[in-house]
Amino acid sequence: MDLGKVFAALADGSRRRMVAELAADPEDRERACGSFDLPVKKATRTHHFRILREAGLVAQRDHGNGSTLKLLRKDIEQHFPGLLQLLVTELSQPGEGTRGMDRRQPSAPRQVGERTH
Amino acid sequence: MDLGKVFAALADGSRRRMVAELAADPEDRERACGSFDLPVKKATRTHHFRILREAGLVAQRDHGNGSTLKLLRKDIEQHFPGLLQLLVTELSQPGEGTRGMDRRQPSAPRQVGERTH
DNA sequence: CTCAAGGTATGATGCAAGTCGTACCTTGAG
DNA sequence: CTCAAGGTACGACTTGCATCATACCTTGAG
Repeated sequence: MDLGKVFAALADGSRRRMVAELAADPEDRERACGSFDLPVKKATRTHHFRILREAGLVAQRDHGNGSTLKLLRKDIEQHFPGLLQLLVTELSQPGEGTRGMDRRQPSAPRQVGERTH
Repeated sequence: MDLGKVFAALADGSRRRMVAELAADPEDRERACGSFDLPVKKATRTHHFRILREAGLVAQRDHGNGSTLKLLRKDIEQHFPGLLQLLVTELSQPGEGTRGMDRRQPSAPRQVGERTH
């Protein structure tokens, strides 16, 4: 399991949201790909599905007429214990960063040794 | 603490390595910024420092003649229990993805419902 | 003081990622 | 069969990121 891919996959808000919604179901049911209401078009969703698959976070099953996502909870919990809980928490919080993307705008808080004096 | 920023910060191999090396020291000593032997130039390192600071992963102290990084272990462990251990583990593994960047090259393994038949 | 060392700021550059439109494929519904 | 629904593939576009070169700043060493 490639840490770089996993982190890169979860750096995107839409993907983080999908994983979080999947993780929020304790029964780990498969979920229709179309049931995620993301603010992106079909083609973009397909793109996100791929990223999540390649990161090893979800499995996708093709039903011809539609497909489903299944969270690979076991693998994830094994390698990243606590990670899914983190995403679920973010999902249920009032923060604005949950739904939209994260076009990180400039802001450079200096932690300790302030130099901007 | 913004999940998006944290994941984005750790998606890069150089930054992941720095955090991992810091985390590998159980005493949490500050470490000279220049002591990381990354395959990048000075300006790029500075860029990475900034990303790590803005993600809330490290604090940087300016000594004028040089500066030091300090891992914000408490914050990280509080929000992401087990995360640092993960990075340390990756650091000490033989995998090639540890040092170099992660220019994720194409590869699309289909998990369950194979469609490429 | 003078200077080298270590970081930063700024701008440029190349590439990857997120987004979309369009065309196409597959299957269930009618 | 015909068609709409749901995904994918492909290409295009835009933005952001990682990288570097260069110039500048700050401080400790001499």
